[in-house]
Amino acid sequence: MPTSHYGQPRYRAIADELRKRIESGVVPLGTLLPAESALAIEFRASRGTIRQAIATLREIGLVTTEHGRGTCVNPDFTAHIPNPVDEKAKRQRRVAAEPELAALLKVEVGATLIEDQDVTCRERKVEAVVRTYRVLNNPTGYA
Amino acid sequence: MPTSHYGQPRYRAIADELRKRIESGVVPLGTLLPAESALAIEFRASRGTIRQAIATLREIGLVTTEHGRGTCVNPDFTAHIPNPVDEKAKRQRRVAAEPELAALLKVEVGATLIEDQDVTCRERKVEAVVRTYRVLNNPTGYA
DNA sequence: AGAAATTTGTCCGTATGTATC
DNA sequence: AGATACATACGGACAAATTTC
Repeated sequence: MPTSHYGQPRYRAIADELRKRIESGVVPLGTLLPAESALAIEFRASRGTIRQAIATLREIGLVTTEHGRGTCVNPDFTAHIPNPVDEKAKRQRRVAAEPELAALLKVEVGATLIEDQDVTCRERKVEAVVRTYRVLNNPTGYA
Repeated sequence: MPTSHYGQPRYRAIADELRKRIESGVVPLGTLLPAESALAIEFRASRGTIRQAIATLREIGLVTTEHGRGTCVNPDFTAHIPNPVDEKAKRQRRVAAEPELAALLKVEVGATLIEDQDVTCRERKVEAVVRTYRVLNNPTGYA
């Protein structure tokens, strides 16, 4: 039964409940959460929904998950600081074509180019910065 | 915002983007694509849409999907014949981190970064130049 | 050292309800 | 009205890492 989710989706309610248990000490720091399959039975939800709930806890750094082992309550849990760096990093600007870019894109040196900047993250850390240069004409590149 | 696909459906645009990444070598042959759920987050699309995009790539034999494992870029994919422009453009070099990159990657200004350059082509024309910056990491992984 | 059990990761197919073009 | 897309949810299966016996 996919239950109509009018107010709050189930995975969020489950995530809240798990967070409460951690913060209240029912599940001590540094210990493993019950297995996904066990939680699925307890909450009468599918494993996918449980995983979604746990994913939200992982995003705020409350737990860490290891393949084949389990989901561990982060012992370093003090205050989670969501990282706004992703949003800041994402931006678009116009730059003048330097010789190499100009040659590749077949425009004159100094022509206006669109530079899109994005970052790829891993484990909430910036892993790489990607800059894409296009001719001002067609942003999507789709003809 | 459930859609604003001008002209082309979302799943096709995503398929095009993935194909570009494969053809430009951002996703090497023989490696796994990010999980459907990861792509869903990156493209801000639902899993269903991602699956639809991947399905089109599978139809043209660009990738193969294995149940429980992932979607693999077909190593036998030979349709991609790099033209001379690609070869010239593709290169790697080391650059000094300018302030913005340094801040994002959390290194000191002037630190050595790896810059990979690639081009994406369409109809034998260079469409965009992509530059990826990574920290020069040591092989052992230890500090 | 090796087999079995446990657990997470991923994919498959399907379904419901809503919203937009 | 139909096509597209979104978010949510289910259940089942296989793959891979880890732990236990």
